[in-house]
Formats: sequence, structure tokens, C-alpha cells
Amino acid sequence: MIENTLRGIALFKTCEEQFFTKTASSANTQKHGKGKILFLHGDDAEHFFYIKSGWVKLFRETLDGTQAVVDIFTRGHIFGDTSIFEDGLYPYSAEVVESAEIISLPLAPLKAEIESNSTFAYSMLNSMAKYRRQQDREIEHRSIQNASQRIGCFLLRLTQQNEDGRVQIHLPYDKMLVASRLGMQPETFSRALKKLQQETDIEVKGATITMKSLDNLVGYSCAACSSEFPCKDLKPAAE
Amino acid sequence: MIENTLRGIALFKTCEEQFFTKTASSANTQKHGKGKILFLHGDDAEHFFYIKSGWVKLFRETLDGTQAVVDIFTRGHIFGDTSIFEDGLYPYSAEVVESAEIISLPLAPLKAEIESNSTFAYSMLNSMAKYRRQQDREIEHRSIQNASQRIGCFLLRLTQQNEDGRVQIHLPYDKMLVASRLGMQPETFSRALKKLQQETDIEVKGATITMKSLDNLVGYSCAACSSEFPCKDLKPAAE
DNA sequence: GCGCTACCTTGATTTTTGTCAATTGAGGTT
DNA sequence: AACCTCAATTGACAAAAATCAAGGTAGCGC
Repeated sequence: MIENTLRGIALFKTCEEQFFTKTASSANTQKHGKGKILFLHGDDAEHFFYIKSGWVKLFRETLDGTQAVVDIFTRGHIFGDTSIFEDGLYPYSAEVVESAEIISLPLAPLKAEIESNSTFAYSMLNSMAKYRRQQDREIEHRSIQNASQRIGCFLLRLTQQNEDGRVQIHLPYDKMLVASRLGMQPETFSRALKKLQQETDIEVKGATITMKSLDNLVGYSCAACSSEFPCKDLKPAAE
Repeated sequence: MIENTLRGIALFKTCEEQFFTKTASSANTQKHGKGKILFLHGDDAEHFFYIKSGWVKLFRETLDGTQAVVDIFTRGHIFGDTSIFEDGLYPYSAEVVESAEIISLPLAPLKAEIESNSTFAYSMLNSMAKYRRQQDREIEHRSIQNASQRIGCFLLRLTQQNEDGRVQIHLPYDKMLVASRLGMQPETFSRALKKLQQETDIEVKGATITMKSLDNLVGYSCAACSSEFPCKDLKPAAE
């Protein structure tokens, strides 16, 4: 059951047989409701996680409780794995933000596989490098894009390139969360989204956003980005 | 000559013999003055680089010429290596910002070593994970720290923990560059540094900053950070 | 339905940062 | 020394975002 899921994950394509059996033997799938804390920053890390469905927020907090969202992941993403390289402690906290089905997997076999299977280690490096570029982009955008442009970019990255006619996007989680994901206050988000509506041709109705084509949005947001649309990292992802 | 330098690099500790000989055979050391462009974003990547001394800025630009500084590295750092995972293209541009001595190294043996030596691949993953945490911190700071706090943090990260009496810090490159590294305008930097002077006990004289102890600075900046001082990633770096 | 509890929006205001322009200052060259 | 260049600072102002406060709205349980 779980073993089959694992075999289907692109990242694990090059793993040895024993990795799947060992990992699956102490893995388990669980459904979690919104608000469930999976682990806290600094906890001893025994497991890493694979998201089958739903959304998970990774975050860190300062002493006075201010929260910084590291990232928000969904189906197909792995998290908690880098604790291997962090003295076995989770480098962030994780909270379910939209009801999720999550597979919990032991770290030990993962570490063993990295250490023994260099092809797999290469895959890990590849996915790590991809993520690194995403973070570079994030930092870049925070310094050269304004709030509306960042929202525009966020929306563009939500559209799968399946579109033909009218484009429709559905925000995958609360607007408050989108705001924190983009590093702005909810009020700023609300106003910036309104401004984006005026400056482009998008129509916002609750969490649903529609538009004739992506062109206007691309012109508005991607002008203030060092990459071209469509973003390379969104493509099929050559594993 | 170069081979010995390579053997001394912590990251390469676990590399095979042939890696050193192959790499060194088509490596070369060069001195570059301030302003020298080493490669441009999108160039075909044949080499990666090791900094023996000086400072190098990695950056990306939008079509209209706005520049975003990805990072600024010095002695002991490697860059250009991730192009292995980016279709063989450099994911950013690189410019010498303080006269530097740089070793240029072929990418092919590095890639081969990653693919064949899983212990080394593990080291690479480890260093990549470390860098990832640094970027997480960077993103965090841009959303929850103000300009003065970011400068304070930057200064703290420049101090080696060798201090006993009075602490003295020397800015390693232009203030304009520090500003861009911290994602702010030079004018903002200038004012924020002045404010930092008023709020803590630092004394600024040109590029030299002194203070009785780090305490005030730590209290001022690290209060708005999810990590504790001293930052773990600055420690000896267990390779 | 009613009331409760978020989420979301809107307005007014303050804070922070960016922009534009002018001046000062330091280092290097001739 | 006089000159030049460019970094750095400062002031005045504009823009962007955060903050504070008040409503509005949608979903949910009773």
C-alpha cells in the first residue's frame, strides 16, 4: 500500500529495494485536520513526511511569538528530510493548514540510502538545488517586487499550463495565509489584490480568480523578475 | 600547488584520488580586480569556482536592469557548482567586488565524483542543506526585521567569536554593497546605521565599527529572529 | 433562525522605506 | 595642491506597507 506510493515518487525512482521495504515497514499514513501541529522547531527528528493531499505550512517563531512562514507545501512534497543535516532536529515547525493526508516515514533508511546510493544522493542534490533556486527567487522578489506584483506571481505559479480558454484560479488556502506566505500583512494583501484587479484584467470573487488570459498578469508581475515566464521550475520537473 | 589547496578544502575531504588529479589538471588560479565579471546568468557553465581571497557578488537582473543580489561570498566559498543541476547554465551572474584570487575548476570531475562517491554526495548535500537554512533565515529577516535590525544581524555575523575585550568589526566591502546585500537602498542603509548607533552602543567610523560588547547588538537584532545567538551556522562548520 | 467565530475588507493614521537632489568626503591621479 | 571620481550622507518629499480600529460577511453549531 504505502510501499506502492513510495515507489511512485519521482525522487525515489533510483532507490534500492531495501529502502522501500525498510521505509514502508515503519511508515504510516494519517489524516489530519486543519490546525494540527506535526512537529515543532527543535524537536528531535525521527521522521520525515510526504504529503498525499492537503496543505502544510512550515514556519519559525521568534521569542515574542512573531511568526515567519518558511514555505507552504502540498501534494507530492516532502518535508522534514533536511533534519538529517541539522543535528537531527527539525529546523522549523510544521502545521496542517488544509486537511491533509500525510505519510510519516522513518529518517534512518533515508539517510542510509543517501550514504550508500550515490545515484539517489544525486537526485536529492538535484531537488535541493531546485529548491534553492526557488528561494533565491523568493528573496529577489521581496526586494524588487511590490505587494501586487508578488501576488500576481503567486497566482501565475498556481496555474497549471493546461489552460486554453478562460483562466480560472482557486486560492488553495486562506487569504491570510497567502499573505503570510508572501511576507505581507492581511490588510496589505487585501488592498494589493484590489489594486491588481484594477491594473490587470483579473476578476476576484472570494477565493476564485478568473481572467481572459495570463498575458496581462505576466506583463504586470514578470516584468519585475529576473526569470521569464513560464518559470522553469514549474515545468514537468525532470525528477 | 592547486591540488594541495583542493585537498585542504573541507568539502572535498572525502573525494577520491582521481578527483584531485583530474580537477587540478585543468584548473587555474587567477587574480581579478574589482568589477571583473566572472560569468553571466545563462552562460554555459564549464567551471565552478573557489575563492582563495577577496569577495564575489552573485546577482540576477531583470530586463529593465534592476539588480538583485543573491549573495556575497569570500574566502573558502564555492560558487557556480549548482549549475550542474540547472541544465548546465549558470543560474546567476558573478562579479568580483573586492580584488580576489579565484581558482577556476572544471565541472565535469565534480559531477562525476558526486555520481560515483556517495560519501562525497552526502557532504555536498550537507553543505547545500546548510545554505538552505541560511536562505530561510534571510527570507525570515526580510519579513520580520527592519533595516537597522538587519544591519545589526549582518554585523554580528561578521564577528568571529574570538573577541574578549572591545569588539571591532570592519565592513568587508562598500556600504552600497552591504545595502544591496541586505535588500535596501544605500540611503536607507545610511540612516538605519545611524539609528542603530543611537539605539545600541556601537561606534561607527567609516568602515570600522567598535563596541564594548556584543550584548546590546544581540539584544537589538536577535530579538527579531527565530534563532538564538550565536547563530549555529557560523560555528566551526563540522564540514 | 440566532449567535458565534473566524476571515476578510475598509478607512484613518503612522511608520518605514524609497526616490530625487544636493552636498560632503575620501582616495587616487596628474 | 588641485582635480576628479565615486562613495556616503543628508534633507525634503513620495510611496509603500504596517498598524489600529471598525464593520461586514460567511460558515458553523446550537
